[in-house]
Amino acid sequence: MEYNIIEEKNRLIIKDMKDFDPKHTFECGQAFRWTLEEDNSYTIVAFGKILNVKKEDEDIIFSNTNIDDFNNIWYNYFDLARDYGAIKKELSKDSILKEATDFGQGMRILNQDPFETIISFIISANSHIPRIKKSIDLIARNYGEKIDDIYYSFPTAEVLSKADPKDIREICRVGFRDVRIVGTSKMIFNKEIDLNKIRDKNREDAMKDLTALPGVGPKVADCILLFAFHKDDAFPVDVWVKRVMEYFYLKEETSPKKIGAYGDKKFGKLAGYAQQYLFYYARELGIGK
DNA sequence: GTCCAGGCTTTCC
DNA sequence: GGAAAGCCTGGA
Repeated sequence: MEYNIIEEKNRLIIKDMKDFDPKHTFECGQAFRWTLEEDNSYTIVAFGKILNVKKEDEDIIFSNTNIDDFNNIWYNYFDLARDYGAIKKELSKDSILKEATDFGQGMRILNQDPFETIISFIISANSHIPRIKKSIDLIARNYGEKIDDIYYSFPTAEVLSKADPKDIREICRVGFRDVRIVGTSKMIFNKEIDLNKIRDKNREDAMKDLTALPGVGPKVADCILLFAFHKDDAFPVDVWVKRVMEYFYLKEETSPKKIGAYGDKKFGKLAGYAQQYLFYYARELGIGK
């Protein structure tokens, strides 16, 4: 899509930007490495860069960056080629998705780094967002590379593959997920799984590859497929999606597997977007709790 | 082959 | 004290 961009020193202003709200995009549960600043802007670390994003009226301001990084990194990271207006319009044919997409109207599905996404969602198992954020930050701080006085990059698979699980557990507060983090990092570093090939596979085949990694079951694999590889048909079913689907659609206690099948059938190629609007809607409003 | 119970660390409300 | 963007193992 075309954007009207004003270049200034060390920042870009994107004029009249539709379908992009930093709060909806960062706080919808897909990403964990953002900080809400006092001026309501968000600072994120991704691909070894620090970026500040602020919404001012109808404009979006990207600070600490330039047009080259925008074109080479952020355009794809924020999925700016995609028409979210069209996606929301299609989903809104369902009255519940109409509510959910109105609520999270500025949410976009990011294209995040695969390795970082894999480790992040291994950590997410049986945990909650504040704690997940803390563990990931500690991993970056202790195993990543220093970018400036505050921010660190996420470590490579090589570094985490050589880490001691006991250290990761005790320093980064990841509990029983310690051996899973190191085990998965080893398999990726040793090329027992080729992440580059995941992109070309369909959801089912990619799921088989990913669930071979320790700590990656069906739910975590779907999150990785959606948030790092943009497989739009992935439909991760966590406790909140389970609740919201039971509350609005199934009307009875249903297994996560059956909810997944229901979501696949009902939302098809847009299942990933539907899931994320529903997750954000349900969690913010406490639906079904 | 599928399904289910129990266990797993630690933090947050 | 219960719940948390679940996974793994063992047994029916």
